[in-house]
Amino acid sequence: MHIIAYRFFGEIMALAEAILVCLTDRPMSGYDLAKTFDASIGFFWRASHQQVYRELARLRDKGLVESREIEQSGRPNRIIHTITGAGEDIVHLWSLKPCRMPSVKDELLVKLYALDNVDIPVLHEQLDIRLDQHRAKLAAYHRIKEKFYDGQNLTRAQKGKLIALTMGISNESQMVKTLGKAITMLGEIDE
Amino acid sequence: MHIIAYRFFGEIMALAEAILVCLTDRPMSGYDLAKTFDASIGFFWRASHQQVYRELARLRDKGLVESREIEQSGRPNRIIHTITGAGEDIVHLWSLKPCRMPSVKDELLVKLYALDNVDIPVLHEQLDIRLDQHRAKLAAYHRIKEKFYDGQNLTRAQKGKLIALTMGISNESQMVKTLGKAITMLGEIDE
DNA sequence: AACCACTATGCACATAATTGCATATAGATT
DNA sequence: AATCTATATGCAATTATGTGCATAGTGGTT
Repeated sequence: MHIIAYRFFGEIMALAEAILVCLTDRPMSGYDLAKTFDASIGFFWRASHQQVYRELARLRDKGLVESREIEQSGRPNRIIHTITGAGEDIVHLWSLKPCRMPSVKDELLVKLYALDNVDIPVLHEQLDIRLDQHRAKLAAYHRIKEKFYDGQNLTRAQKGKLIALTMGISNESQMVKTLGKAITMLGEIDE
Repeated sequence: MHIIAYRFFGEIMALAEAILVCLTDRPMSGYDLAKTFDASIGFFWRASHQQVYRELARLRDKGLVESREIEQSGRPNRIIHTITGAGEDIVHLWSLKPCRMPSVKDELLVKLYALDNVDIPVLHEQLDIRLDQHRAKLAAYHRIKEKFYDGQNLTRAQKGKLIALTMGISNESQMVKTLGKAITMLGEIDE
């Protein structure tokens, strides 16, 4: 274990750790990482491809990843990033740090809160849209669960992802129920 | 109705609207608003007092609120902010705009996702802490519901706040259940 | 007497996130 | 022939958020 004080690298935000975590699985290009953030880990920590590339440059500067270019013809060269020992240490130290409560910012709930100053039929539509989005997410989670985590002999890493996914599924199906209720309550006002 | 194109003010973020929404209820000082963000509307859109003061200055510059100073002795003067007609128009136009999905960023879920690179006993503690936080939130929501929204003759504005609060209660109690399950699942790995 | 919490405002700096743009080619579709 | 999707990288500018600090009096606790 490489003994390096966490503070030497300054406070690192969780996007950095999320990237490092992905790279503990296998070395990846920024493009691969961006796709991972659109799919699996992005369910728990969202990031755009621009953010990923920028953060990779910082991680490289800090020596937490090593990058090497792979020649390609016909398309831009791939740059493969591998986590270093120092990077692994950072992940471990991060795991010991207390977690923050995720910050709540939901315009839809603000609109419900502000019902008297809002166009109700439009809000109704917006609630329907949100309901569809949660249903889509739920379906996506179910597909992934059945495809990757439904077997018997799961590794510890897989079990962790399964727990996170299970929480996601519970929360999304709860949102579907709750939004249904909210739409009903709003309908009763509308009449 | 003051006909003013929304774009004349540029894109306004939802913190601005959340503040304007609060001010449709009654004129308030920055201090009052900051307290409101620590309590009611802050359940759906979090903001620090510094953010509130900064945003109020912007709203004043744009003519969406009017501010007048109230002399006080012994403590700093209060500055009372009142929403203008233009401000009310902005709120209405905002209500017509589609809502974004709230962006997910939860370190705790990332740690579960990264279970293989994480200290499990520590994660266990972190899950327990999170569970307590959600229980506390749930209890606070229940207290507010019983205190303010349990009567029979609710205004439309109150009904909206009740719907939002009901969603908050559902989501928090779901989180409590789900975290309990996650802790159990993690315990089974630990053994 | 010292300390803390509450009232009341806000600046300055640093970090994070969003949006639009920019480049370049392959292969499939219309 | 033109458009669209996918691959693959990233900069620049703006907007948003977070952290630490600063001020200053009142009233209550240790």
